[in-house]
Amino acid sequence: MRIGYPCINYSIERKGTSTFRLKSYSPQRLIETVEFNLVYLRQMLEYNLAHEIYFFRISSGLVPFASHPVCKFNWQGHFAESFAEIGKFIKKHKMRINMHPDQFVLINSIDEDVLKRSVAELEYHAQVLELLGLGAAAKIQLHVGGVYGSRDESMARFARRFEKLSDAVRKRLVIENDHVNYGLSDCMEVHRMCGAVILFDVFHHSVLSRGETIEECFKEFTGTWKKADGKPMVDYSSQKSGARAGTHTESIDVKDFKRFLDVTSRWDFDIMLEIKDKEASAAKAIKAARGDKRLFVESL
DNA sequence: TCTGGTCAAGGTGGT
DNA sequence: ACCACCTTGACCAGA
Repeated sequence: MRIGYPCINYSIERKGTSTFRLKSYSPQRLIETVEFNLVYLRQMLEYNLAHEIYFFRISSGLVPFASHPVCKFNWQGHFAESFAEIGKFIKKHKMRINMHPDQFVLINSIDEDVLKRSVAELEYHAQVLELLGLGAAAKIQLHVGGVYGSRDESMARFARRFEKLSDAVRKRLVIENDHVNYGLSDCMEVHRMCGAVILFDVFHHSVLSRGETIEECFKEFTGTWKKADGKPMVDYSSQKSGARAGTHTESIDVKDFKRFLDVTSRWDFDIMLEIKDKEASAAKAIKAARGDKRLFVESL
């Protein structure tokens, strides 16, 4: 079991800028920004190693506008060596990586242009992972998408589109239950249609479900992961008290987390903490899991 | 130097 | 048809 956090580390002081506006695009600007982002990524990974954090989500903003028509620069070639070096570090320390494209990536969209842009964006994500030298266990997580007036048709459309994706994308793409449209049971149905692996979001499940227990969910979704996919991945967060249902907490609820570890003790998996204070909660979670037989077995 | 309006991209639901 | 909301950081123009 690995425990991690997404994209940003607040303990590391950053000097520079991580993105820019479309208006300011130039190859030079892109080079400067990606150089900065790769240095920052490396710093975060080193921080993670020092703090026993072996799971990390790389920001989709690593290469700004990579899938936009404005970007004609061969960043893949230009930064190949830097990516490979970072990838070596990741593999050396048996770290787990994933990525999560933004909300406008929808492969079940009824708009062909949205589909085209989404596929381009997914290709970009796969390229990043390829350049790092990471295989099918480095996942790209996506929601099923919109409803467009018919859930059944939209799930079937997802499955059809999934099957047409390139190998590089398809072998890494996993679907995550959301908290509005498609719960775990829907994802399982999509899985039966096209074989897509399922990442379980515990918090979304607490907002949208058919009342299945966590154990029942684990029995189901862990079965969609094959050996080449690596350990199952789980997104974990909890409700911010007093806020509207679905609002992520500021900092981890350690009691709730311990209960979760207890309930899932029969399974080994990697946990991504989708919590606002990032590495601070990761530290608390690792402390809470200390002594759990599953923790860090791969790094011993 | 500071601040707040704004930023590529979509979908949903209320009016 | 139109608009707020989702959710979030940080760019960058203007003060």
